[in-house]
Amino acid sequence: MTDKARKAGRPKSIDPGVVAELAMRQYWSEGVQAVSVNRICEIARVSKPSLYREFGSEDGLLAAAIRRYDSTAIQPMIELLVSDRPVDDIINDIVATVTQDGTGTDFPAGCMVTPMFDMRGHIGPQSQTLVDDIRTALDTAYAAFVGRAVPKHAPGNRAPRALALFLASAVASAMRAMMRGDPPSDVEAVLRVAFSVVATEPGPSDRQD
Amino acid sequence: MTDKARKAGRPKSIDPGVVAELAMRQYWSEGVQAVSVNRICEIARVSKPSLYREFGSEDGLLAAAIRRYDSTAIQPMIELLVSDRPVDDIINDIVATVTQDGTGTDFPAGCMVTPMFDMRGHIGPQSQTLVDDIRTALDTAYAAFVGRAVPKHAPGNRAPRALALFLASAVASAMRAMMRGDPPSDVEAVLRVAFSVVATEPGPSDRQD
DNA sequence: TCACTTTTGTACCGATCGGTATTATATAAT
DNA sequence: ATTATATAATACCGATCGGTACAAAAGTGA
Repeated sequence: MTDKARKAGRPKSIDPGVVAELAMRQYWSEGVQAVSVNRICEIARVSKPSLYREFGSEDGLLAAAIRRYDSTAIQPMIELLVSDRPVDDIINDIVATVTQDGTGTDFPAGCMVTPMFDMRGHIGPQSQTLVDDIRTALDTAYAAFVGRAVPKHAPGNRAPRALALFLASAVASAMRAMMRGDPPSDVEAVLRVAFSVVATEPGPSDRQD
Repeated sequence: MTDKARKAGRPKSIDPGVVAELAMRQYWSEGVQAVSVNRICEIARVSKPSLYREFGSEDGLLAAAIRRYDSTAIQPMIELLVSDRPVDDIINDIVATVTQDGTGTDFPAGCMVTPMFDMRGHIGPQSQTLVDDIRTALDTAYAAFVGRAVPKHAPGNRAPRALALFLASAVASAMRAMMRGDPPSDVEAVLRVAFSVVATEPGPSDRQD
């Protein structure tokens, strides 16, 4: 269980999974640019050489954190998008997920990878590849969602691909808004407007000024 | 003209306007986080103490660049939004402006301040205040635009404030997309979808997959 | 010519960055 | 016990950051 076929040498005290988890949370809450390797070492109570032996480089550490974030947050979102549940239910779930402000939940507000969409050239190659893959996967999932949501109400509408990119962009924007501390009610209202492009119902959040 | 009531002391060779202009272009094209004071000194051929005497700090330099960007790009955009021209003309102008990819124009692609919306705490106080003011001014301008564009076609529509925030967010997203090198055709398609929420006409950019 | 004033550029400061050489330590194998 | 092996932590590397002390330079006014 705790010992897996140990051969020789001093047993390692570092737990790569724990370090990756702590790094993910730090990158997530503080922003990738604001988090240094030194800081991760402090938080994880791990010496720098130990961390570098496990992850190879800052890029390797960030890549591990991204992989963890992918299974933590991205894949559930994709499964939600491609599920066969009612479209309006999916929309409500997305809105609810995005507008979580972090207090009272296990995770920080917003999205860890969305800001990295705009960091081309400022992150390492492993991380860049993962971010690109995530973005492609999300666009594909939104395309599937749009394919199922749109045709039922509006023939002669916009191109499905444009709608998918639009929704992906709108949700990414909402994630950023949450991270910067915009009022969740504003973020929800904006998201509702965005999804009104595909929603069949006006939704319960209509209100006047 | 070139000498304005010089009193005594060695004449200055630094031109604050030129330095602010070069700084603005560098911040604009490379991103604020990627530009150091040292780099600005190289580009402007100015020694660091000279730059610090003029601008006081990195925050002062960035604030000067933001002020320059405001009169260069933000104010024209606001005047476009609050103008009394036909709504669809305004939309077309916005789309055309945003999707400029920089090649063949005097200015870099995208927006200098949009990324700073998400940098709360990572920029100095003077710059932060300016960014906040710009964001507020843009939201107000979008609100004016929405107030003029929406009522004419859809009673019982979304709250005007939500629509204004939505449009501001959509244009900011498009700016970021241009800066990261997304295909301008995609960016335009997404923007057209966004403006379809307020546009009275389907617009000329409908297409199928 | 000689102060006086202001700007200039060099050369430096301490802090922090990502990354590593080195040595001590803790285990397994002999 | 001794040797081999792998991980530990300290202490350091060069580079870069924002910011500045300081003295030479270039003007004005007497």
